Amino acid sequence: MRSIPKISDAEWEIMKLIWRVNPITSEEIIISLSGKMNWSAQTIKTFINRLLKKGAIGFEKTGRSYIYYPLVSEKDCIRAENKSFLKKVYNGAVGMLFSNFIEEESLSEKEIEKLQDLLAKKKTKILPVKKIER
Amino acid sequence: MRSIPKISDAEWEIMKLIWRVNPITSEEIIISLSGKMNWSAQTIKTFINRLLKKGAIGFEKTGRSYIYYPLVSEKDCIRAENKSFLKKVYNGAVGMLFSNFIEEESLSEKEIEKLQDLLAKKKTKILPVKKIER
DNA sequence: TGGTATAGTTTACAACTGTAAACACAGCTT
DNA sequence: AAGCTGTGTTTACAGTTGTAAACTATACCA
Repeated sequence: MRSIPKISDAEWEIMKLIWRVNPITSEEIIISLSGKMNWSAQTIKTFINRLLKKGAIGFEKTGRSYIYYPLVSEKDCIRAENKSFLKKVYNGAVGMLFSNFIEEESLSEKEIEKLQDLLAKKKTKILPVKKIER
Repeated sequence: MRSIPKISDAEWEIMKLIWRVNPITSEEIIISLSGKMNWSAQTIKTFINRLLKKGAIGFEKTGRSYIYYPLVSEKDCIRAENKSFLKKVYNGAVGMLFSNFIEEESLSEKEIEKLQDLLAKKKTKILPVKKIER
């Protein structure tokens, strides 16, 4: 249960890729991100190295090059990021966060329905139900 | 329509206060935040100064001290922060953001109902309604 | 087996951040 | 009027970040 290191914006881009596809070589990372992000190969190498130093990813030697894989889970990182964002911008008020995003962002009907579903489910869960032990 | 400057985490704390109560003196800011944030008065002064330099706040002289007020709106800053967070962590997928927060965060029944209401309203707005001109 | 391309490592460097000490200046007090 | 006191201003300093060049070592090709 390694504590999650601080991951910078640029590093997040690398991590998202590694979480999606791993293990992965630096070459693949560079190919995949240099265009999208407009980063030079060297720049990407730096980010990979920093993530290594931070303990966010690990690697295994494979002949000439390494293959990298995540050491921290996406779930945990997202959770941490959510938390600090919520605190920083909304003082922890989830309700405000939601209403803001609902207002600002465009959602398809389908998405809205899915959210309504999620909320309904959530509601039943917090309903003061008489607990049945077994 | 001043473009919003980049506001750091610590600076956000100052801004949130200034948005809530303004105009405000540095003394008030220091009193209000030094305890909560565990910052020395000097540290807070630095943040205030940086916000001035960034053009996020302005001031007016009042004898010995200044009174500060925001130059960028809370709404705009929150919007920008939302946007970059959504992009960085969720690749812009609002749906994912919502389901994550709904799962992770605890919401009161009342809050859930409010959200359901908001979603319902949002839905009617995107419903393909035959426009009635007048 | 020697040379070379290439993957990884080190170094660079300015801007931004958190954290704060040192300094300067203008009113208020005596 | 002179000094003190409390504001604002400058300077400091290490760590992080974005961006990348320079360097090094080694696996593979000829």
